[in-house]
Amino acid sequence: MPRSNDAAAQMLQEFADLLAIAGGEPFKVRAYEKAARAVAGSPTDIADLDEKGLDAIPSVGAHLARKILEFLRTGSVEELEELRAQVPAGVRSLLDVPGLGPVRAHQVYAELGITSVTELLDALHEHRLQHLPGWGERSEANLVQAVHEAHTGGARIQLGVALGLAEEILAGLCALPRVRQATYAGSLRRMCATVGDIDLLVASEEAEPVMEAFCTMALVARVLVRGDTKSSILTTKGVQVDLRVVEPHSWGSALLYFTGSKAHNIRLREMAVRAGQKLSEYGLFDADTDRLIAAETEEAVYARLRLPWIPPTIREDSGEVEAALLGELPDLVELRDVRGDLHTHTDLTDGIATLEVMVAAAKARGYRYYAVTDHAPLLYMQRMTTEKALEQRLQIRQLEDAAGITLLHGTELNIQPDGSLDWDEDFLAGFDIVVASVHSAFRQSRDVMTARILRAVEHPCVNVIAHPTGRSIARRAPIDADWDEIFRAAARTGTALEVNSSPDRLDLDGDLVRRARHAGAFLAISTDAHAVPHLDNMRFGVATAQRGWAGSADIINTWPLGKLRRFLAKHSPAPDADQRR
DNA sequence: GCCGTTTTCGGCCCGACTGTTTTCAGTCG
Repeated sequence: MPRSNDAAAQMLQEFADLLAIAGGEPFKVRAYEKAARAVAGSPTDIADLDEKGLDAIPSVGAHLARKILEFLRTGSVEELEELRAQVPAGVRSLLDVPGLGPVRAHQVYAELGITSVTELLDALHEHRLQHLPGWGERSEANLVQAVHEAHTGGARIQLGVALGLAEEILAGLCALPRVRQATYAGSLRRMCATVGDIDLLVASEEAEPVMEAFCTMALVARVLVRGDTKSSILTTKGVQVDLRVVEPHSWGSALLYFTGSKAHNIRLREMAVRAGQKLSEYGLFDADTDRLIAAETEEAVYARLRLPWIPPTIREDSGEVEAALLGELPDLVELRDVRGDLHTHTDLTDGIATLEVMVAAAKARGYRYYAVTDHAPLLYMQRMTTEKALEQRLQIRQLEDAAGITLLHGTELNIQPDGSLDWDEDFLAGFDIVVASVHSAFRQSRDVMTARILRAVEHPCVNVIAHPTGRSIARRAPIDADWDEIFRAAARTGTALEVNSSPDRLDLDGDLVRRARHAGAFLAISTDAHAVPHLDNMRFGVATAQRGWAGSADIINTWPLGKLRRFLAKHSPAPDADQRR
């Protein structure tokens, strides 16, 4: 069951879509969309709010507060039902076809009675659309292709995959003459868990050769758009890559613009308008005289908007502009703050590298401490035993002096369907750190799952709940649990929640990180490395924690060893709880 | 529908590209 915020946000988005199709006032449509984002991004659970509390959410006014309340109380909204009667659900699904917006979705419905993507395809094959006003052969052919591609490809790309591809293409573009700067922007720079397409930005006085090189790369399957300053290609693996080329002097405003998010940009432009200015990818201008005010760097543009530079990972219009105006931007955790990895494996269980190799790799990354947390006996396939665990502990103690890094002997317990764990309390007390996680029975009911995880959180020896929701970005949905209750229990008991850095997981995600912090819980950013290269995923975990506005004070593995050890001893209350933002 | 250190009414982000048009509408980001 989704959180009330998500359900309400979906309701508002459906409202916006249907209003747009029905030909509603565009600004009204935008107001619903804006409110949907605001509700989804609010750290407060709206189920606990009254009308006044809802009205206090930015972009939610009295009208929408009442609609949200109606929705929360009755599960539906009368006015939305009327719209649904007016616009069949299938017509809304037409909006998923790239290139088909609300106006044309309504047009094909009103003129030809089309109410599904299937019917749209039939009509396209019978060439019934090209006779409508504003349509022609080209637009019909493009739509056929768009429907086809939306059905076959269209899946979002994992962050790790996207970053690899972006860096590969950028390496080629950087090698071109007269390319001054080149980088990735968009959701990739904001380090979203998945990205829909890859946005690249190049600064050069001469766009044409860059466009030519980009559109003729070996990995190009098809050129989607080819313009003077903007082109889009589809790679052979079905990934869309957009490139913009700008003059070097507008690098900052272009980077700001192409990084987004769209909602963040809109906020900045609104501020510019109120100050008698105009902001675009070409710069910040005086609205009356068109005089250029700032463009060269992001910092300069933000500064002239009277804002400090805002880190890309929090540019989501979820409160960062307000915080910036108040001088209250969070001091986000950085990769360099991380002093150790607290969840890793060796070949004693399912890792592929030896203890010595993993420890040497950790040392090489400059870590001060490093936890080895191989699986425990209840994950039967890993064949762990009490004897093996004790032998590993001995090995770690012997290795520690020569390794020149503090080694923590830990384990990753299996949270059983009833919430019980491997080993008894006496034995668990012998570990330096205990992480626990769900590896099976993912589909329990919300209540059973919540009780199961709470039991682990409240266990006196459990220090970290690893990959809490169990999601696998490409393959498995997150488990259903009352996260806010779990976060409150974690805060109370001094149990940390993991931000798993694997690009397959990124678990907790940014939204849950924010809610966990809101509840006063601490976090651990770990890689769950099963091999040496996985240790480098830490940057994805850090970015995900940033997306949840986490600072190093929130992250236990940025702390000095002594403070970390006191936390792991699990004495309540949690240390420094009152010193955090 | 939302919002206000010009405003409780009248604004509401900006530009590129495409395809259909001869000056623009629709879509996208």
